[in-house]
Amino acid sequence: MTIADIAKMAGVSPAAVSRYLNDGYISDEKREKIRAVIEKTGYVPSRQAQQLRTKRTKLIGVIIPKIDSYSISCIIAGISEQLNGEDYQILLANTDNDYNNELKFLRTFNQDFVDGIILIATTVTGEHRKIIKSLKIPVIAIGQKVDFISSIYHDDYGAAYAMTERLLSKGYKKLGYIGVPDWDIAVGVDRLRGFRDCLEDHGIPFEQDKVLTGMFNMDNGYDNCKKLMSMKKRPDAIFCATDTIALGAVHYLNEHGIKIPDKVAVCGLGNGKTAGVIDPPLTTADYFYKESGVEGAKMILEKIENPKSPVLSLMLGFEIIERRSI
Amino acid sequence: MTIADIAKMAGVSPAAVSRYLNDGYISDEKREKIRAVIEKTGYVPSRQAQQLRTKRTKLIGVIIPKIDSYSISCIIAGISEQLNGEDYQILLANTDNDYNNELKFLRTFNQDFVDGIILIATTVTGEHRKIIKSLKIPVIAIGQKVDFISSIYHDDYGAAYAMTERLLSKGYKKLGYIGVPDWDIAVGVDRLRGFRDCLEDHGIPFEQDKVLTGMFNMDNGYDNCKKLMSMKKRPDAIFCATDTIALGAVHYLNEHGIKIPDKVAVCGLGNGKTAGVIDPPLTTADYFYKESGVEGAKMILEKIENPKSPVLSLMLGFEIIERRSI
DNA sequence: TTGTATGCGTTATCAG
DNA sequence: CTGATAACGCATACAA
Repeated sequence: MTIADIAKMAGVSPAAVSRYLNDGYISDEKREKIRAVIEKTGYVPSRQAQQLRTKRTKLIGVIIPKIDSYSISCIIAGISEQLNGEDYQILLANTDNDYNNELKFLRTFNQDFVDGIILIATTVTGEHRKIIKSLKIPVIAIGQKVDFISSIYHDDYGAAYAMTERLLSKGYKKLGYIGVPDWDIAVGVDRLRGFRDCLEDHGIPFEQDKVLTGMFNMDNGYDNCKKLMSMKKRPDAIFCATDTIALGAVHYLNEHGIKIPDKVAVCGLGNGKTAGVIDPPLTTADYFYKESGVEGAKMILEKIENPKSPVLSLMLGFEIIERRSI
Repeated sequence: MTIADIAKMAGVSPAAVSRYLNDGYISDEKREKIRAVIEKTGYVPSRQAQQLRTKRTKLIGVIIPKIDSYSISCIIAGISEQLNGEDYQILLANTDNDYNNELKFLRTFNQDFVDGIILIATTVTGEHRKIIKSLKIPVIAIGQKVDFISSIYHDDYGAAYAMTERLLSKGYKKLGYIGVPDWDIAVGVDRLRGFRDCLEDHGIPFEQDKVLTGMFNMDNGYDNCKKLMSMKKRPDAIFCATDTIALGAVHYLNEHGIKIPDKVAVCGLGNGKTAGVIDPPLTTADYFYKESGVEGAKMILEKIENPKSPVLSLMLGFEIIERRSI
């Protein structure tokens, strides 16, 4: 079933059918004839032929490090929600945390494969930069501020600052910190900076020896919480840079009968699914991951419409979710 | 840069270049010339033109009810892992739990859009059946046994049976059950059946009044656990049909100081991410979600290669993960 | 407003 | 083994 068949059946030219499908530069009489035939036959234009002509695929490539992550699946939910309404589809590329896959997909997607790319990367290197610069389609990043392309990121500094302030306002004075190394800008650097700045702004000395770091996992929280608890001057609250780390800390404290928040308060950042279901429910901050997906979709669509639009950096806010752990 | 340009530069015909790219029915001499030119220019064939000719898109449509679900993201991880090695891409369609979207995508994907569809549906209705039957591309289902197309599903009956047996072997005698309604075959019917059959096989009377149902959420677990605990003949173990339900039950028990597993044991099914991090860690069963994705990808690829291949039903096994909640 | 003719970049056919 | 050439299904410039 092609456009020509429809034209024949409706007694018009193929061009008329094409116009009916697109601009609509057509008389009412023919419009109605064509409509009837299309309805009867259930005809649908061939995407490939359209693509070959128009050079548009109506596809957005989404490159992710892994799919089974709470924040990432929320972002994708946002992207798909926005794109569903715009007649675009998601082409998903899972790099499985392999840096080379990321570069590979970036290259693969270039050749008239997708109209634009949303990159959810952990780190953007010089190599990324080189490849992205060479692409003919727009690319945007989510989850990290990038200087040479538009990006959407979260207010890590602000959230950490606000959370620290919340802790102080509840009367906690001796704060411990469990974070990650500073090669991770967003979590390792910005969140710690927010924590420290807030302390200093409130005239509370920042104690470097109460700042412990480890990986992005529960063991980090568990082990470093143990260390913190064995110090002569125990902290009365523990600020964890991520919910996962906080989970580990809570686990340690529960296991050792150290009452939360009576003996020591705990908080995380990120509002993971688990945060609300543990005992006690964890105080954390929501980063609006889904919204960042929605905005990312809008952003790439805008870039496709208008390739010359300027580089944007959109910082999303946060919301402190206070539960019973502080 | 088209195939014609390459042909000109290499001093051969476009057909020769095409053959070089495909069958390879070509002399060594020309092969080398073409190779050199392609390497120099970095030429890559146009996917759209290829698709228009070959009627193949090298795309697999994956229809899911929602993305931010643990089991579903694991399945997708499996699919993408398998497809990455096969030069196929994933076209993701998120129905957001909207039944009509599911039917819409099923239809949309038909027109030379994708080469095959993997459907991760919650329920397959007569309407699904009608549409799927009318499609010209293969469709398989994951997560549910379907009779008219190939499908991959989990051993819900067996897992429930085995878990119940485990409970009995640990000495628990008065088992309560919190599940979901029977419109859900896998969870609502099969798991309950496994539970009941096991009891009967061990000569333990099945008490209908200790079987409570509700939705797929924590509230169900919380509320029904409360009911169970207020019965005159309290159960000494609670079998929850899903981990999420179990989370709610554990929450209630912890909140009311009812010691797990001393006073009452709790178990779930599904091995969600949260299961291992709560206190006490939850005993559950792993369903090998990722593997079902891998197998699903293999299955749809096989169907594409060989459309006449018979309808298959693959049931994946399970593994009981015993933790401290029983 | 309408129709005709052309080309998008490939692959497949077929005669050499 | 090779090279013209005809589709594939559509959108658009142009002439009417």
